[in-house]
Amino acid sequence: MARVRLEDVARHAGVSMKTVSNVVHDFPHVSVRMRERVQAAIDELGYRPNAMGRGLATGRTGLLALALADVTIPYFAELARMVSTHATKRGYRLLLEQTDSSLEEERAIVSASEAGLVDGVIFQPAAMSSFEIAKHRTDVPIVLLGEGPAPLSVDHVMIDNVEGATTVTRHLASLGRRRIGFLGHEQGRQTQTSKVRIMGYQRGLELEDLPVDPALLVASSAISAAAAAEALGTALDGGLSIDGLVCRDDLAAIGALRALAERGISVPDDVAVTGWDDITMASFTHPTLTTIAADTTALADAALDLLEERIAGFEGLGRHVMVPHRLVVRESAPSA
Amino acid sequence: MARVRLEDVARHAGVSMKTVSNVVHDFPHVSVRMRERVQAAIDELGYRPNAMGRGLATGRTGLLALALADVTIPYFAELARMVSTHATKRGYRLLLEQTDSSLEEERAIVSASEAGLVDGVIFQPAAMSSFEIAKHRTDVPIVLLGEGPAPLSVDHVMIDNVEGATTVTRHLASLGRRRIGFLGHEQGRQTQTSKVRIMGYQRGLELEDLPVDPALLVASSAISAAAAAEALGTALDGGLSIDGLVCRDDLAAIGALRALAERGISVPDDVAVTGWDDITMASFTHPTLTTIAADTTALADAALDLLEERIAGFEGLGRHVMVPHRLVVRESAPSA
DNA sequence: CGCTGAAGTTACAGCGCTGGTAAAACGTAA
DNA sequence: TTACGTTTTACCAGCGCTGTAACTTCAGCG
Repeated sequence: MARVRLEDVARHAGVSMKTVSNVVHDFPHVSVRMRERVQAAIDELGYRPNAMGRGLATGRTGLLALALADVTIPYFAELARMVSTHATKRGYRLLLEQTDSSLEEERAIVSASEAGLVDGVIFQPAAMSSFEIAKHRTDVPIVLLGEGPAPLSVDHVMIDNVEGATTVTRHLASLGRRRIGFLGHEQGRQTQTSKVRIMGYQRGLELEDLPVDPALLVASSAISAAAAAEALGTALDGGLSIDGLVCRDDLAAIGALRALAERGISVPDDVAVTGWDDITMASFTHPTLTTIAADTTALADAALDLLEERIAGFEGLGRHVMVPHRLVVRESAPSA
Repeated sequence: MARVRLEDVARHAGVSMKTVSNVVHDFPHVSVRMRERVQAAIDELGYRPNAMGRGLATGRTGLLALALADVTIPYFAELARMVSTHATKRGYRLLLEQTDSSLEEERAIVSASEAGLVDGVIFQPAAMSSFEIAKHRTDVPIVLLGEGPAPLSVDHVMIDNVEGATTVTRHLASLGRRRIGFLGHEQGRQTQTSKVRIMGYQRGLELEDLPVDPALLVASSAISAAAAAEALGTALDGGLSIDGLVCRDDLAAIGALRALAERGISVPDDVAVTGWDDITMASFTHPTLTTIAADTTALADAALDLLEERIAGFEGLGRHVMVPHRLVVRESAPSA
């Protein structure tokens, strides 16, 4: 059961280490007879190449890091799934790093104290600005996921949040809603995601000639259904009057549904509600959620494309890729 | 911006490589002056230790693999979060491997073709039997998560599924329900999880002197709310009559709520429903879900404890750790 | 029948780091 | 001042693998 090394196989087969290495990697220029002989030795000894040794010699590890706030947030779980699946298909394995949206953790991601462990990083920042990120890391290829303005030097994959938020807001307006609120952005320092979605929400209101009223913005203490439910509940109890509600994400929308239901407010009759992300659960809420669905497959693919090019040596300016999204209409804000 | 190696730092500081290494690792027997001098050189040059080099020299990588079916399944996302958080706290980083419950992928996990990449593996199998797993891997420490009978040779952390299922079943019985169904196990080959929960469900029925009727078992084509909703819908439309429903997991329960709502069947009045896992969403369904909550923190901790002991060299028989769970009563099956 | 070049194979020098151990420097007591 | 014990530092041999370049073999051709 002792560890078998390349050298052991080579000796056993009576060939050089390099030849064994060539067989393991299916390199050309190895005769069939030789290949068979070596393969037999490999099988017989149960040889398994050592990743560290290879990594040290090649400078590659086949590992990518995916850094995000929290995998239990459904959107991030779906993102992780997509990235993991596609990365595997491309021959990479995925290291999961959770930052909990903390500035400290995010800085740790970017200025990793270990070098050489991962070939590249896919990072969805929440607290750090893209500009700060751009300043730090230069040794490991990195692709940013997100929404905000991004520096020219860093690759970036995003969906057009302003446009998406404008779309849902106008959808609500098309249903005749006049007092449309926004729920779920952070109290205090906001993530870029929240900022741009609010921006789109306001643009939607303006395009529909509806008043932009700060009182209609309901912040939440956390990105969770519970926090959103509590925030909206408090606002409603405090006299907030709305007939439409754009939520920062599906989680907030789910919280909203609960807060509204508890107060006997009917969705969508009294208040039409929209979410964002189209998480699996959006089809199972009561009522089901109208929401914005990003093409996460395209997103994962685009991010990996950019990253692989960087790993392959591309050194140009940051590329910015926009991934498509679409409005999914369900019961919580049906078509007009 | 060229790569800085240990040797560069050593030369820059005018000391030996080993001394720099000692400083990096905070080893004793380094005078304060020397430490300062070396640290200055490190900072000045922006040195970052290379993980591969270290890994090759020490035989450790500081990486653990977590293998599970699919991170988008909420329970697994919560598991991944817990394991990742606790692993980080212990100085490890986490490699995420998704198997999609496929036998092939699971075999790949166990007989990993690469050696030396991870220090240990935490694996929640779905398709492979623990016994098959036990036969395979002997070179890398592994801890199994799950429910089934496990071979003596492998470490195993589980919750008592039979007991949990018995508890929910009896809870429904205590509400006066007589025709209690079970929803959500796989059609055809079942996972251990499903098997033991059905076992507990049957024991619960027996203890309450209720008939065990195979017609009350509704299998689902997948572990998802959608599949469960469809399965239950079909069964109901086919004449299934129940007044209580034990679901394999919260996802199945969420599907059940939808199928029942669509048919105008009231929960809990007409049918009381229970889930399993206490995912975040269980507090936000309509009605909220009565469910079994496992102590995932304890689970992650126990798994890491066992793994670290193995990594440290423990070679004894497999340990089997049982982690606590409790019944969380909510609206879908309230207290009597 | 020797020569050329392609195909197949090997030798060897690292990739960056650490563990063990030898050597040096230092401090103390006689 | 010398001998001796202790602390601190330096040296060296790998960890397992791959890239480069050099070598061998052999078919094909003049």
